[in-house]
Amino acid sequence: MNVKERLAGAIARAAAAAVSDGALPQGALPEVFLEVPPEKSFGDYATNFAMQAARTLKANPRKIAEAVVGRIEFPWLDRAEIAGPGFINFFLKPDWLHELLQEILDAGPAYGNTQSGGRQKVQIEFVSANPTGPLHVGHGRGAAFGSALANLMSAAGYDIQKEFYINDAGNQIDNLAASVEARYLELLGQTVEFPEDGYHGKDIIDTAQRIIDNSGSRYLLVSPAERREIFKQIALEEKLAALKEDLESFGVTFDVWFSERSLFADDAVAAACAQLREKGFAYDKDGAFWLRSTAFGDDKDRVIIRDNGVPTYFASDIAYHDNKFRRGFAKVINIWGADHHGYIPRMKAAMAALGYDPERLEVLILQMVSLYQGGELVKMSKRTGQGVTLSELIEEVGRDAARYFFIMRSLDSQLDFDLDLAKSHSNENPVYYVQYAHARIASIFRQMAEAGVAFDSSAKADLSCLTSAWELDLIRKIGDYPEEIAAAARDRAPHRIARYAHELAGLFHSFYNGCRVLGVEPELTTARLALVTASQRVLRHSLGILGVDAPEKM
RNA sequence: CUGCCCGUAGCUCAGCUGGAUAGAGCGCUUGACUACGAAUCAAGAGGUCGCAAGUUCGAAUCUUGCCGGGCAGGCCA
Repeated sequence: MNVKERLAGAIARAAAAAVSDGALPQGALPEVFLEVPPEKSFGDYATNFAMQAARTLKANPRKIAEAVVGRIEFPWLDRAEIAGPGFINFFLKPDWLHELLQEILDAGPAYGNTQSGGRQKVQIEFVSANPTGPLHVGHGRGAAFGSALANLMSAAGYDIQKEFYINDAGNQIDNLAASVEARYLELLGQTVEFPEDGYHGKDIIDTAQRIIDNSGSRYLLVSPAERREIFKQIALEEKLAALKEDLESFGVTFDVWFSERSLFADDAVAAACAQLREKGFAYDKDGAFWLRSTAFGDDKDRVIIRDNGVPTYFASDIAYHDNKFRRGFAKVINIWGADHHGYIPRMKAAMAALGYDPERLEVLILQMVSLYQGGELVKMSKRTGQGVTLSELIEEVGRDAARYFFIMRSLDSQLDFDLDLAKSHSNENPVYYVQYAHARIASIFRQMAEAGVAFDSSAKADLSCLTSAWELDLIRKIGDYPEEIAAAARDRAPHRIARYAHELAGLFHSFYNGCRVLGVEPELTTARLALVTASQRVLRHSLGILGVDAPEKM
C-alpha cells in the first residue's frame, strides 16, 4: 500500500471520526481522492474531499476541512493547510520520500506489479485478422495495443488470456481458395477470369507458385471443387503460419488460437441457435433465422442463418462468445477496428439473449491508422494488395519504434503515424528518449564496475543524503508507478504507461544532468546508485509492458 | 437521415472522480560537454480548449443544439 492510499485512509478515518463525535452532521461521505497539486506551495498532496462532502453533508466545506485537519493522524504528515474554497493541502515530513524509496527498493524488480485486478479472469481477443493476406498497419495497432494491454493487466493482477480467433470458415476463405486457384491456373498458362471478390495480393501468387514448385501441375487433373478444397487447406496453413511469424517478430504471442471451423465441428453454432430459439429471442421469418436483438436495444433484428441455410458470420460469433463465457472468464475484451463498431449492439444483444450480463463483454474500438511519409498520406487497401504491410513497417522503422508509436496514443484518437519520425534515430523520436535513459543507467553501472565501486542493491543505504529537487522529484515519480499501473489497467489505457515512461525518463535525464552519481562522497554515491537502481527497474518494467526493448547500449 | 469516435499551442497529442495560473513532445529562439553517453540538459516565445446555450460555488471535462473531419448503418466480413 502506498503513501497516497494510506493518507487517503487517514483522511477517511478523520472524517468518520468527526461525524461520529458530532462535529459534522450525519451523511454519506464521498470517496477520498488525492491529487498532486499544480504547485509545490500547495504541498505534496491535496484533496477536494471537503468540497465533495459539502454536498452530501450540506455543510460549509471549510468547516469540514477544519474538522478533518483537526482529527487526522498520519505518521508522515508535517502539516495540513486549508486553501481556497476548501482544498486541504498536505505537507509531508521531508523523510517520507526516503522511506518511500526504501520500500521501492525492497520490492525488488517486480516493483510496480499490483493486485488491483484481484486475479479476475479476463480474456483479451485481438488482431483476429482473416488469414487471407498479410497483416497491415491497422492490424499492427491492434496487435501492439492488445499485447500491451495484456502485459499491463497482468502486471495489475488480472489473470489474462490472449486469444486469436481464426476466421477459417465462410466466404472469405472460399475466396482465398478461388484466388489461389486462379493464380495457379494463370501461372500454368491458362487464361482465367479472376474472382470478383478475390484477393489481389502478391502473396497469393507466391502461394500458387509454391504449390507448383511442390506439386507441379497435377491439380489440373482433379475436379475444380476438390482442387479448391485442397488449395483452401494449403493456403490457410500457409497464411496462418505467416501471420504467426509476423506477429511474433512484432513481439506478439497468443495463448490460444481459436478456430471458427471448430465451432461448426462441435455443433456449437447449432447449439447456440437452439438456445436462442428456446429462450424466445430468435425466430424464423422469410426463410431465415433471426435474432430478436431489438429486445436489447439494437436498431433492428439480425439474421443468424440465411434463407439458403448458410449461417452468417454472426452465428459463429455468437457461438464463439458463448464459448468464451463458458470458459469462465469474468470479462471478455474484444479489440475491434472502428469499421466494426456498428456490431457492438448486436453482439451485446446476443449475449444478453443467452443470459449473460452484456457488461461482461467489453469492446474496445481502435480508430484508423494513417501513414505519413514525406508529409504525404500513404493510402492502403487490402483488396488491391497495395499499401504497407506490418512486416514492411517493422523492417522500415524497427519493432520498438513501431510498437511505441502505436501504443502512445489513446485508442479513440485516429493515429497519424509519421514514418519519417519513427525512423529517425534522433532526439525527435520519443522511443529513443526513453530507451536512452535506460542505456545511460546501464552505462553508469558499467563505469561503476570498471572503477571498482562496490554496490549492493539489496543492502540498506543511507538515503537521507538525497535532498535535491532532482532526486526528490524522481523518487516521487517512481513512487507513483504502482498506482499508474492500476489506473491504466482499470482504464484499459496502455498509452498512459508510454507517457509515464517518457516522463520518468525526462526526470531521470534532469537528475543525471544535475547530479553526479560516481565520483562524489561514497555515501552519496551509494544513495544515488540506489535511486538509479530503482529508476532502471521501473524503466525496464514499463518498457516491458509496452513490449519495447530496454537496451544496455544503443 | 441515424449511430459511434474525434475537434485543446504552428504540427502530433495528453488532460484521471467536474477543481487552484490548461500540459507534453516535435518545430522555433537562446544558452550548457577539460568528469558517469549532448539520442542529454536549462531558459523562452506560442492556446478565444470548434461555436453557442445550459447545469454548478467552479466546465477542456457533464447536458443539449449547431459546425467541421473520420467510421458505420447488408441474408458481406
